Amino acid sequence: MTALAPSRDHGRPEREGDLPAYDPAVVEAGWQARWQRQGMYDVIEDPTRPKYYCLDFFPYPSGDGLSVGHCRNYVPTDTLSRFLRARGYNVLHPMGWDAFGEPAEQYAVSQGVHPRVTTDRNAANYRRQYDLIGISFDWSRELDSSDPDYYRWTQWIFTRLYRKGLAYRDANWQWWCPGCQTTLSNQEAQDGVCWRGHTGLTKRQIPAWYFRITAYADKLLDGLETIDWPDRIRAMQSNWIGRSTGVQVEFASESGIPLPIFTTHPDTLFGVTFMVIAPEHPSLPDLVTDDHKAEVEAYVEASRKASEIDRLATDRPKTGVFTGSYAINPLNGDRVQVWVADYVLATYGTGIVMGVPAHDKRDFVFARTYGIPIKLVVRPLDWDDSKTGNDLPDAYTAPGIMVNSPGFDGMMSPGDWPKLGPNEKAELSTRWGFAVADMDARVGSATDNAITAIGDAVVARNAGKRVTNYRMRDWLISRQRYWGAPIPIIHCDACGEVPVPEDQLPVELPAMVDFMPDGTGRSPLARAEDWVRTTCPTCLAPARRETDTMGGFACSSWYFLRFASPGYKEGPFRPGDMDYWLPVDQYVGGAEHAVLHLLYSRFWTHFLHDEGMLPFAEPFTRLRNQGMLVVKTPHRRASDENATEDWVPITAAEAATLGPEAVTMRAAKMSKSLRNVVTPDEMVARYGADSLRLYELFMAPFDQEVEWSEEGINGARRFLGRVWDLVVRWHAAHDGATSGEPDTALVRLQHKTIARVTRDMERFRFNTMVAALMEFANALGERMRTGNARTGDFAAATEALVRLLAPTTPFFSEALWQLTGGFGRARSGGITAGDPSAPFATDGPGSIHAQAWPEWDEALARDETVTIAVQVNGKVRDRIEVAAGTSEDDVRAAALERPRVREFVPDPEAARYHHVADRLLSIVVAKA
RNA sequence: GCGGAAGUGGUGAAAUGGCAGACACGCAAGUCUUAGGAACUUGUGCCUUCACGGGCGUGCGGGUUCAAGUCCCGCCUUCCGCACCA
Repeated sequence: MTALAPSRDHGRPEREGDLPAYDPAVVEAGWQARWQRQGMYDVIEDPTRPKYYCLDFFPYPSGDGLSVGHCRNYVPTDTLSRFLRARGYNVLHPMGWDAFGEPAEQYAVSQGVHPRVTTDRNAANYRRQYDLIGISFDWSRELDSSDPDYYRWTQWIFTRLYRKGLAYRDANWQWWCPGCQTTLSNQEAQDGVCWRGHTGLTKRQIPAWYFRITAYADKLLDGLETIDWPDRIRAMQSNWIGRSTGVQVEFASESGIPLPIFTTHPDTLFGVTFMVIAPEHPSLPDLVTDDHKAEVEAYVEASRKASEIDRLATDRPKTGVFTGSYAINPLNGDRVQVWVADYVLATYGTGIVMGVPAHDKRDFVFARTYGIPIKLVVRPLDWDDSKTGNDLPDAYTAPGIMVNSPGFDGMMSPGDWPKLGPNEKAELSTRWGFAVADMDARVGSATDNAITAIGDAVVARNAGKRVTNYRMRDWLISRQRYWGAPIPIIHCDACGEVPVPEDQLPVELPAMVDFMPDGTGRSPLARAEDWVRTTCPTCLAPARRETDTMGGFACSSWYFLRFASPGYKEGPFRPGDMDYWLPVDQYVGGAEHAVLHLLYSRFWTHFLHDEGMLPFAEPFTRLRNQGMLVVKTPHRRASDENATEDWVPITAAEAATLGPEAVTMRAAKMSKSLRNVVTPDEMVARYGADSLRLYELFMAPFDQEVEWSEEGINGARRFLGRVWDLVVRWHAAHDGATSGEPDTALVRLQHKTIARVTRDMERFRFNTMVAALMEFANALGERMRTGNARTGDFAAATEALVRLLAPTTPFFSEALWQLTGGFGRARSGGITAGDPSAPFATDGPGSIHAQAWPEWDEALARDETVTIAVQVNGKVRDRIEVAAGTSEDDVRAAALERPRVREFVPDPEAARYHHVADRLLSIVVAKA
């Protein structure tokens, strides 16, 4: 062993003994093809084994290919899949293409080629990259959402939704993206900007198809409690659904026009001094009196023209005009003005609100602007009764006592009390002289809490009812674009809308040379006249096909089901496959789909569950989001004063023209336009796929944003080089004989490491898993250096290391496994795959990826001696070595024999002791 | 404004209430080299000390505890999502 000098150089063949140096290019060639040809990752149902469904988000195959940022998704899930296979699970780990949709179509247009061609080309490139970095997908289940065999079933599910009244057509105002030339859903219209990054959304009144996702609001909200998802995503979905309970109160105009309002604060009903109706509300024209007609029409027209971005700004001055009508408060008969104002949303609640300026911030501002009276109904406890509501400096929203509300005066209005923290509650109670517990009791009381009491009174007097409202709107699915699944509906003059019968599906997308939108808001499909012309399935009369297509989010709302039954002809999926494979055990992707794909998929799955087609309602049992990978990028100061950011990222080329003082380096997201993308292709060429994988896992906690570092990946490469040399040198020197001496410390570390790696893998702690492997390898390296590598325990530990590394570094581990003949189990082989189509040799060790995961023994992992820290008054003063499990009395005695300890403990009898077995002894002595 | 997450060395980060900084990156010194942007060895939180040692340290301020990065209360800061939702 000592005859072997430390390796000196990588990539040079002149080392002694012709030991192969670690060369990723040699090591990685051919294995992937060999694993795949032998179907090692193709799975079939096997009731004798537990299943595990490990799924990545469905990618749209972009023309840019994968970056190392994408690898932060795929490397951990692949490592987990390989780990679980070794642990005996039947692992479904599939991949496919979210190929329909505007991005694919836009890219095809930019290349001047049909999207079918670019989609296939891009998918092939993605697959090449996945193979390059060693991802173990079951490609026999590959899917493409733009394949008629797939979208046939997307359309089939659409017709099922339609028959249940959950798909409908509506000609209301829709979000319209001039860049994409199509309508968008609310979720895709973010801050008045299209989610694809175009600017300046407008609204257009054209017919569009919707899914009635609001019918599932309660189920989608309640289901969040049952799934293991990040708090952030669950909170976002919960906020998006926005359930809010209150009462609907039936106000009416003097002329009898109903003016229902929704409020969560019925306690302030006696404080109503005006009403406001949204400009788009259908009842508005009936309310406007002749002398206010011109003014109101001008206001409505102006608010329609205001850009959507302006209308979304919350700090905008509140404007409105009087309609000339008056409303009657059903509780007290008060006669109040009805105004029209665009701070009221037509699409939430009833589109009409009551104005309570004394106790609502928005209403306060509005009333002050237009000189509307302010009536106090919740009296602050330090209120000066010589003042009136008009003297309020701001809306009063804190708790108080009801006044000016006949029948309810003296009750408690909780205001924002339930939201206050303990300290704020205590502060209020000190200031106003009540006990926090009393207040909590009054707020919880049905008779003393005015929200409850007045709510009850509204119902009892037949003036309204309790209702629940949701912020979530229905899901607009229509796209006036070519590259999508056609909506399977036929319009017949006699029968109206008729869903295409199941046996006539799919409605195939017609071949079109020119599929660009023409700017009219009509789908390009409308120009395919032969395709549009059809017969009504019901009455056989001439009829026309629906020409809108479905947005891509429809296609991706069920793909995870199809992976379990690829190619199934009798339905979207085979029931038995659902029982075995679904739901998805582990789902991984970026956080940007929180209220898009992740909400839509849940909706479709709940629906299919209600249809009796699925034995589960929640599709994704456990969800994790990988952290973003950012990269140092030059930034210049923002020139636009309206910009929200001070610094904007630029290309290196632009930075060079600006000079160093105008440029600063900051982290930015990788993007093609900034030319700061790091690709797996370059990293594999320079460091190898295994180093890339190892570094992706090690760089930071899985879910945390982190900056790309090329020094970091080089460190991973160095680590693998050291392990390589270790194994290769051990193997070269190993003649089957061992020194026979035990190395119990190494055995202990081996068992500890297996336990740590296993637990970290299960908990998604890939960074600490790698750290554990490094510590283990360092211990082996130490023994190699000190000539202590001849023991049988060393051989076992080295084998364990290579097997523990296998899920993380599949090529590297396979090569070492083959080289050592599976650590002496079989004939030793070379480190390359040889002919990728040849099966593993029958006299060889087989693939390492078919081996079982190493076992550990808690007894062997346990320390024999432990170091006890001895604290005196909280400070560590000494450490003592004792046998594990030593009793407190013995530890105490041992500690008190130490001079360092006695120095601080003059009187052991007077001290107090706290003992934590095998860890620490804390001695407390009274201060002098 | 509402909701969520997070603040630990020069950097990425570890740490079932029990010895803060594991494991790396970087840096420094050294070894080997014709050479080093290679490899290997040693060191590396801050202050203090020739040294042994001592003191201080997990955003800030309180609290609970023998013991707090971790639990409780209140602030501050950053990031993310939603935002006139009545």
